[in-house]
Amino acid sequence: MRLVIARCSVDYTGRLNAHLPLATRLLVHKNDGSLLVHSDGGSYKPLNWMSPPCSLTREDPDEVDLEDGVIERWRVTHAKTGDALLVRIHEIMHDTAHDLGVDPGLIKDGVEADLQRLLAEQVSVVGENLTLVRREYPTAIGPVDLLLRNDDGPGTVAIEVKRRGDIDGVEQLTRYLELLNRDPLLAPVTGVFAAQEIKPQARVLATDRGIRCLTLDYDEMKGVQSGAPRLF
Amino acid sequence: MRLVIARCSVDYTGRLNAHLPLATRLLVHKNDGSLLVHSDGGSYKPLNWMSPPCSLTREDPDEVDLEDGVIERWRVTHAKTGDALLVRIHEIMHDTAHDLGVDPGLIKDGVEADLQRLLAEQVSVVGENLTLVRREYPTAIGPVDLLLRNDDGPGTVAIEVKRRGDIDGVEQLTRYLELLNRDPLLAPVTGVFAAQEIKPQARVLATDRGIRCLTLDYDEMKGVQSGAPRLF
DNA sequence: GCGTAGATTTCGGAT
DNA sequence: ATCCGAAGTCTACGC
Repeated sequence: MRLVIARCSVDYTGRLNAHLPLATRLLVHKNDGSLLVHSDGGSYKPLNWMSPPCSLTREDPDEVDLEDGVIERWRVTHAKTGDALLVRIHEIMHDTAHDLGVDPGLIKDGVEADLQRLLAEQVSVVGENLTLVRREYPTAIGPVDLLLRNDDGPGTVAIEVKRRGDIDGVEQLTRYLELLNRDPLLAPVTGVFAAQEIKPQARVLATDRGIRCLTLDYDEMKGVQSGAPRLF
Repeated sequence: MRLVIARCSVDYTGRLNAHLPLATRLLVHKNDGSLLVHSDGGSYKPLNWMSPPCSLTREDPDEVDLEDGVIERWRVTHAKTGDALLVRIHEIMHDTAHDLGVDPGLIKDGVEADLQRLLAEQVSVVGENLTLVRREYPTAIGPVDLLLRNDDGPGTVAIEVKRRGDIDGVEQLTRYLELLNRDPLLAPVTGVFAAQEIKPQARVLATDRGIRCLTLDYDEMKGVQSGAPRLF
């Protein structure tokens, strides 16, 4: 990894065109050839960048660049897509290289897959007298997150699990319900939209379509699952 | 901006929990308090991070940490959400600070707004004898990108413009069409799904619903708009 | 390898 | 301030 602090301007041509006027920025040139251009603010997203696989070539400035005070140009190109990033460097304040080695990577807990797993283990959260048929129940238009069977009679419950529930999730569940209700072995199929947080518009649309909304408490569900009841 | 290359482990607690085992990484501490943890690969997204507003506090390691070889801890917290990032530093290979100043920011060209503007100026691309009613035509469920009027008789055309057209865009347009067709002053309203690239599944769904798909060539439309015909 | 769904999405505009 | 949609989204997973 090479770290450069430089006064530079940047031009990107690819899926769109973008330009960064002359300013002092951090250039991170990673081992895989990728380049990040960061300012001293904003969030984790760089101002501009090139994703791997790509390659960086150092160029001499042309006459126009020389008049502008450019001392060096970096051209970073993605061979396949034709995307190109051109960095015109006017001054280098810092330039160091470091060997970082391979990273073991991130371990996550609490994403949608975890919510789905916990809810599958605790179907009583959805309602009484329900039994899990299966997770990721396959249909022609994609898998239904959870399918439950009514113990007391005919009928099935299809659940769409989201971390954040918005209108798209309701649309998705609606498509599943329409399809599943054509199956006489499953019908009548009712829908439950389960999420840690449900947007108002999504709630309105779901209710309008007879879909029940269920807000999930991940920490509580995780506590139950771990076998550590709150009484102790 | 402070740049640190360090052997460290990282734990994040917030919207989810995440852990990074001990390895050598780049730590970027920006002027706004935010912290990025980068490896020497991957893409522009850091392995872990904390977004502003947040603040970094240096802590002394506890006894367990000392046994593990931790020389220093950084705790980065987001006061409002309670998100917290804890970096356990075992060794610092590099540590420099730099004054970058404020960045003038990125100038973009070729995003959805540009497509929409160009199509509004070139409605003949959609079909003959059509006139623009307005861009961002307001409805109760959100604005329709473009609304056109049929010059030869009754009827309206509603257009959804996307850079990349996938199934969500078709759903969105379908909702608009359903609503607009209830208005006797507009009905019958037909739909056009216009995008630089239309995914096969989206095309199938649109066609099934009687929505016409239109692939847009941004460069060509830009050329026409600039008044520089290709003959010269 | 392609395509789709999720993301600690981030970012910008409009209400 | 909040909500909502776009993004050069990136990334993991299923086919």
